[in-house]
Amino acid sequence: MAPTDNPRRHTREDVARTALRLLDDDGLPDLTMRRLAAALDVQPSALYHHFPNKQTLLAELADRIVSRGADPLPAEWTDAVRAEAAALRDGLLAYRDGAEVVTSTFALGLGAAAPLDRLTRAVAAGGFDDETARRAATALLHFALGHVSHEQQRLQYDSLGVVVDAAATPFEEEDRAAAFAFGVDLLVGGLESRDAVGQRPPVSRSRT
Amino acid sequence: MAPTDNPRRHTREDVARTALRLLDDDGLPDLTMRRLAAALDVQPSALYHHFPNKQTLLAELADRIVSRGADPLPAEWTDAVRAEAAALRDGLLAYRDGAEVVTSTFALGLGAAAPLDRLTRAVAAGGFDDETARRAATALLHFALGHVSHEQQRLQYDSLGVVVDAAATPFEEEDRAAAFAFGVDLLVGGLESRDAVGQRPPVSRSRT
DNA sequence: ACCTGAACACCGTTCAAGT
DNA sequence: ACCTGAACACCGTTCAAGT
Repeated sequence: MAPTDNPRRHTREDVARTALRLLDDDGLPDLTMRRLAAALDVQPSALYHHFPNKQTLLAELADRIVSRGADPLPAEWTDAVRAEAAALRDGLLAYRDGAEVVTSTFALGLGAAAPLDRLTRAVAAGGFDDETARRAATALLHFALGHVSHEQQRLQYDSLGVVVDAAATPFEEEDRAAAFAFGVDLLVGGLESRDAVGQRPPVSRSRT
Repeated sequence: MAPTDNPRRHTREDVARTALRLLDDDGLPDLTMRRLAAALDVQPSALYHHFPNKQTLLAELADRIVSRGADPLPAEWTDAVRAEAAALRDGLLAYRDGAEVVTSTFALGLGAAAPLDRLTRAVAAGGFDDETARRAATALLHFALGHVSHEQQRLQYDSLGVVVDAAATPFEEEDRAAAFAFGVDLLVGGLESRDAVGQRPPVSRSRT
């Protein structure tokens, strides 16, 4: 009979948590406002008391999906970038259709702000100017979202038994992880050679 | 009174062409089977005589969107890769929500096969083995799809007057093109340094 | 503050039947 | 071969009203 025991009357947190569970169990196409309401034992219109619309709900899910960065962060900046990229991939893969959820809210400045910040910091530790670091981080983020979206779509088709032109892409987790790492290595390698070509890394430590 | 003059009775080609026009005029969310049918002055069910479902129709659109490669193709392989990447971006940008349409069918092995082939050939001309060329091309494709998806989503939000956390991304075409080229340059640079580290380019000319 | 009940304006897809 | 007409099983969102 504690006040928290009340079975009806949900909070925004409940709604987000249940939505995340539904997403992971059934996938994004089946995450409808009506099904979510049913899972909470509530009328669909009740959801609009917690979120103004579905897009805002998805943005909240995106924030949660990418909330975790690399920990611990390697000392060497190239390893740090690789670790942040891998952590981003892990986060996206941790929920079904995670990459698509994040992509769908990325352009609003929501959802992907946290990983963009982390990647930018990791690159900046290599001594690049802010502009270069931000652009490289954006490239890494675009690659990661493109790659994992592809992975998850493929996983979905495979699970549905849809016949796919299999020659194009690897299907074992090991191969997929290697293909992802290959792309990240190219981007990091490009940064390193850029460094070698022109830029002299200043010791960037201007903040507390 | 020529036989081609018949105003009803459509062909698969008509349907695809009208769908592409609707896509470009109104965007992917408004490209519904019912609106497409109305644009063709036909019942929705008539569309299923030409395409088994909406997904197959979108795959056909994706193929058309990315059908054009770079022409002429520069002699130097790094320039060829950059040209193919830029041509891919141009193709995706040529239709509203083009990147999303291509992404949505990519995992089926449809839609993105042509640009993947072209990018693979351009990279292979640098003397890399087939596996490396295919992986690099895949990374370029993932980056391009991620980047242009982001661009087009942002364009859509801007046109709808949605307030966006603007600090994150550039909004002028010049800046967007430069950000895209920066990412491509990183990937190409990574390939070049990889070449320098280990690989000796064999003259690959084993086919007619 | 949180929810119900009812409605509005839509979707993709199927299927028997027509020509 | 190509299409109609009608239906099925859904969507997101709004809004007056209840507690």
